[in-house]
Amino acid sequence: MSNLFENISENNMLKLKKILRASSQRYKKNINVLSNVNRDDFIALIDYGNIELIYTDYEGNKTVIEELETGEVFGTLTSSIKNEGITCITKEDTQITFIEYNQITNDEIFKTDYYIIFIKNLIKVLTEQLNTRNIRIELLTKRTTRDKLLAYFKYIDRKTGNGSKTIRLPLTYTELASYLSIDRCAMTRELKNLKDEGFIEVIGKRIILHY
Amino acid sequence: MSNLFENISENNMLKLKKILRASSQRYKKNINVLSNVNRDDFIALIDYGNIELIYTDYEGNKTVIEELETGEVFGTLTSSIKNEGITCITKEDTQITFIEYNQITNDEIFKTDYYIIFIKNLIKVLTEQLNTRNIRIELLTKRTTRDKLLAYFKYIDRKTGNGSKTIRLPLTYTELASYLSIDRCAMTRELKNLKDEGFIEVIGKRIILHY
DNA sequence: TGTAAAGTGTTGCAAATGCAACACTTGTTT
DNA sequence: AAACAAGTGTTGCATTTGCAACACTTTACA
Repeated sequence: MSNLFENISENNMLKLKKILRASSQRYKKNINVLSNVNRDDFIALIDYGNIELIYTDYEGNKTVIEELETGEVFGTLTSSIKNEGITCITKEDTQITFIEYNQITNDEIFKTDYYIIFIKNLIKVLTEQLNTRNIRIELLTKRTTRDKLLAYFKYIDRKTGNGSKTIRLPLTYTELASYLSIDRCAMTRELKNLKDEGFIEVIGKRIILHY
Repeated sequence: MSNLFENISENNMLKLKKILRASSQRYKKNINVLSNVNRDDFIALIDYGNIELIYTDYEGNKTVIEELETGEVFGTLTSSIKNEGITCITKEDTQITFIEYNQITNDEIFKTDYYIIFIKNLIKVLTEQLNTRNIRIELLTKRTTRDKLLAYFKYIDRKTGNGSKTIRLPLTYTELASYLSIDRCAMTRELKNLKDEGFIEVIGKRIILHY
């Protein structure tokens, strides 16, 4: 995943943050990050740490929309954060830099020579976010639990791309079930079927693909 | 939906297209637009007409990923067009302007005074695309056909926002089933249940919401 | 205008899935 | 180290859902 300040020197980054009126905040674990953030359009960059975007529906059911790590970006541009029911919880001690969206095209910024790089980075970040969404949609539109799992494993294999046909799950099984929007128990059952039928081998979070 | 050239005069738009080396193509109905397009990163703007992005899996099942109309944008930045199995079919006579992604930050462009507007438009287009994806994900993660339908209707009501509680479906029922990734027959059945239980009234593509 | 294609409504049936309840393991916190 | 929280594996059962097959209506088009 690319970084909003990729290819910009530490020094220029600091200047840029100043021009953008960026503000950094530190949070302890399990804090609702957005509780006291104003809801104008903003971009938030995770300096270090780890957060979860969670959707809670009117019945109290929770769905993990996204998990984000150091260097990743979220905000009103990339998530439906403005919607009711969306909360953003730190999973460990985390520092986040907030940038107001309006500032991205403020006058002063066009005078800097690293602005072009910044804009390119921003576009890249946005398009990467789009890709992650497209992939999830492709998975969610699969008709069966089996197809979702097989397609997900293939996707992880492609992404890590060592061609070894052995993947390591980046999520817990509970999180995976949530990501694919299936019942965890039904998922475990189907994983067992896939094992029994020889499609996969499972060793903890390592999975060997035979298809 | 916003336009890539919003707030840019006709005249400046033509100049900009030249700088961006944009090329426009016309297509008859039912043409595979991407069959002879090179697959470098590009942005495609629908000048007029109507297209469908369709995913065909290895078993031949087709899913409509997206339907796009005049003024809307697609491309390698916003869709997984590079993936195998993605085709892009015109649904009527359509004209599309292609812009190579590399050109978006070419040197000449920064000298123009409408560049800032263009970049802002581009970012806006990308974030709008992100929102449509987020919404679809929110719908697809609903557990039941009923929840998907109710949430979808509510979303359409919010979007058209006349507060009248009467919506008009922008899709055929067949397309809606595909969009929500549910069996069309099962959907019809559930719609009937919703009618019988008084949640909705259905008159063709008009639906009155009672919830 | 007539014919084909696409969209719609219905239903029985089999299969997949969610739910609930439980035991057990692993990780975290004090 | 004890206590608690979170993650995992399993199973029976009721329900939902997809599938298949069909008739009928609407739309597209040659």
